[in-house]
Amino acid sequence: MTKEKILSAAQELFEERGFDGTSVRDIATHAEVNVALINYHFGSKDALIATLIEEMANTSFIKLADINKSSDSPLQKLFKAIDVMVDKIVDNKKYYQMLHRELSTLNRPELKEQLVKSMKRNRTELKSIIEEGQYKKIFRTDIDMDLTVSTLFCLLHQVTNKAHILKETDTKLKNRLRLHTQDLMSSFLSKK
Amino acid sequence: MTKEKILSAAQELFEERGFDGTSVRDIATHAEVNVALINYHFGSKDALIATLIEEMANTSFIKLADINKSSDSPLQKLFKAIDVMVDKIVDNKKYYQMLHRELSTLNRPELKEQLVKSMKRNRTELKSIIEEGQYKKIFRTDIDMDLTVSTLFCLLHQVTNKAHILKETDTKLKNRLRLHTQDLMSSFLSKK
Amino acid sequence: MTKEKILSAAQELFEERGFDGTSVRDIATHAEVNVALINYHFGSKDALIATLIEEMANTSFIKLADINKSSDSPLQKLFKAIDVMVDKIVDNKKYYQMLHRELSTLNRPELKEQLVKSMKRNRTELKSIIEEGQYKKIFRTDIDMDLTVSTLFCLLHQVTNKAHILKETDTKLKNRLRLHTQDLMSSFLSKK
Amino acid sequence: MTKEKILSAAQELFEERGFDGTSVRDIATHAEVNVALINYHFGSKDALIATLIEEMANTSFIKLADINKSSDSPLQKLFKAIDVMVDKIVDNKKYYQMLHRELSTLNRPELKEQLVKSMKRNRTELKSIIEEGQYKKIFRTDIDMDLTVSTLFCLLHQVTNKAHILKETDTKLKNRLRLHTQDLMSSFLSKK
DNA sequence: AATGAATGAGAATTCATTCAT
DNA sequence: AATGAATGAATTCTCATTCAT
Repeated sequence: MTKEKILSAAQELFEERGFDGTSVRDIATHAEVNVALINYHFGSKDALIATLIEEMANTSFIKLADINKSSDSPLQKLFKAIDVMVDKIVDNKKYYQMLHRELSTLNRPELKEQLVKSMKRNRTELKSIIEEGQYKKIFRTDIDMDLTVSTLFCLLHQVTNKAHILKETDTKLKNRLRLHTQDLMSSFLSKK
Repeated sequence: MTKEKILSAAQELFEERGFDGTSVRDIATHAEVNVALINYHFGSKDALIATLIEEMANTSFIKLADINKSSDSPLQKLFKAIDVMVDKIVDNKKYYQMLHRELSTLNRPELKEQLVKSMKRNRTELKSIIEEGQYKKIFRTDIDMDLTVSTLFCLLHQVTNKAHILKETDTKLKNRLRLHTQDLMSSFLSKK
Repeated sequence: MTKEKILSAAQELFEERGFDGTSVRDIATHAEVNVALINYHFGSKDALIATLIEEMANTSFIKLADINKSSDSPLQKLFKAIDVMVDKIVDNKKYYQMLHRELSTLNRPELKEQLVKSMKRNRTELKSIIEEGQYKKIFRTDIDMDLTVSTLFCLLHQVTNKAHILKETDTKLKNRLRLHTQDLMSSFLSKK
Repeated sequence: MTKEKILSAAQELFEERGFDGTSVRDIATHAEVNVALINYHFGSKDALIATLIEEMANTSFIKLADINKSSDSPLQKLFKAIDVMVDKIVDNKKYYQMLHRELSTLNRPELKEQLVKSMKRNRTELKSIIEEGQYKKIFRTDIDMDLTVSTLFCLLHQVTNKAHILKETDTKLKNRLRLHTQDLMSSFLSKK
């Protein structure tokens, strides 16, 4: 109960002000809880952050593996993957925003590893979808695979940083993002 | 003399540890200068940062206006713009990395404005290149202009964050990035 | 049952880290017991310490009264007293070490009183042995009685602090200490 | 100036309450100085303690080497050494008291080393005086050298712990201690 | 222009203790 | 008898800034 109160207060503040910008005192005040309780429950600020990341990673994890296993065509798979990712990212805008903020920070390297690892799985899935398309002669093979995958991700994640884009409703935003991304990727990958 | 020593020490440390991760004392020590001098010369830490950003923005400013004025075809202009941007960004990796790090930070909002404003000019130039292509019936018109321009920028800037990519030599990196970006943009914008 | 578990855990830790160096939590963890139980059973940390001291004082109490009552010569009594004290002290090295550590500490004055009182009895016994020797014209009378008794005690207690001495086996240690002390005291007290 | 104020306030409090019993705040208050200044000047509480110990060790260091080099007889040397030590210890009662207190503490092991090392030199000097006496057939050789030297030291240092003894005037105390110690040692070491 | 000293606010953490159950 | 949660005071230390010279 209290742990959850602390966690949600922490999340809110972290999203708003970042890890370093949020003091344990702030969290305690926000959660209407004694400062010492945070260390009692989580051991340290860093441990609290780790717990939070862990928990959020679980609830907002993007499942691309299932899509990859289906019998759809590579392009269909690619589109579905984009669908799923757009949904997740827009629905958890603030989380992803925070995630990026902290990734670009130089502090807490062990946390970064944790995050990078969880993102690597999705890179692998996407790569294998594209490779399947290349193998089936549907997609071009003369591309820079690494940059292509990166492009897709940074394309989707860009929304978390653009203030003006974020003002739209989620539904509109999802639509725009989905259409643009699918359009861009299929234009690029399809053989002419 | 001293101001410059402070500025260059500050830049080095900021690039390495971020604004918040660098204390005024760190800078003073690094510049072999008294702590109080920093506030004496710049007024405050924030003011020092602003000065630094201002200065660096000038040296690493990307000039797209000239390209736009030339008599090249829109596609040629787009390619040249990408050329120029790739060069600038790879040559000033660390600056752009820092810039992104601090942009995603929620602190120092007045600084963000300053940065966003300086980037907006380039957005406008790029947009007008694309619009010229659309007007001349060379580029598709059924695109999401905003997201397209954003895509281009985030695509180029992504290199500043990818550790594995940064290990390559600058020349190779520039080549890969240039080719991929030009390929991607022309595939997307060209009419089929 | 639980009280005993707590007490023995406390003793172990106190001997190892001192009263102030041991937190109630440490004790609880060590005794595999809830933190609150310690205060529940003993009232406070200080009360726990007092209980512990009381208990240990009983088991490691040096009985000199019996020796004094015997019909031995004063020198024999003195030697026997030294025998007994050496045994007790070496057998309870850690306790006496702790005792000294805490005696030299300025905290917990009421505890000090308790300790000093329990040691005073032995001082009195020893003093009366020496006085008997003086009365019987066996021991010198031109001595500083107070310092003499103190010397004897600090001499015996010194072993608890000397790391290099403590490395020997208890049997050897006892022998050395006994011989040296008896030699020293008889040299000093005997008339020439 | 301020550094000295801090140091003397620290010394006073440390002597009174021990290292752990004295907080940086206490020192600051006592020295009528800002808390941060202590860390500014000394880096940390531990560093302050080290500085203090260093400084006091220098001013209250007992010089036995000179005595040893003189042409006096071993017994004269021994007596002079006792003279010097009694003076130093009684004049710096509180310092030596603190020193012992902290030595018996288990904390700050690196500090203990520093202290033990500085005391070892005196042990060596004393030992060599006694050995000279043995070599010149003046002193007994059938003694436990280690315990003998220890005895001498603990004998002198005992005054720092005995409350009732400490109430006398320094002059009287010195006299008693000197006489007793010289008497005891010469009784013990002299051949019969 | 430059310095060393000083400031006060705020950081995370630890502690003995108490509360409600 | 026993527990886990909660408390509030205290701990050391770091920070950007300012003062007097």
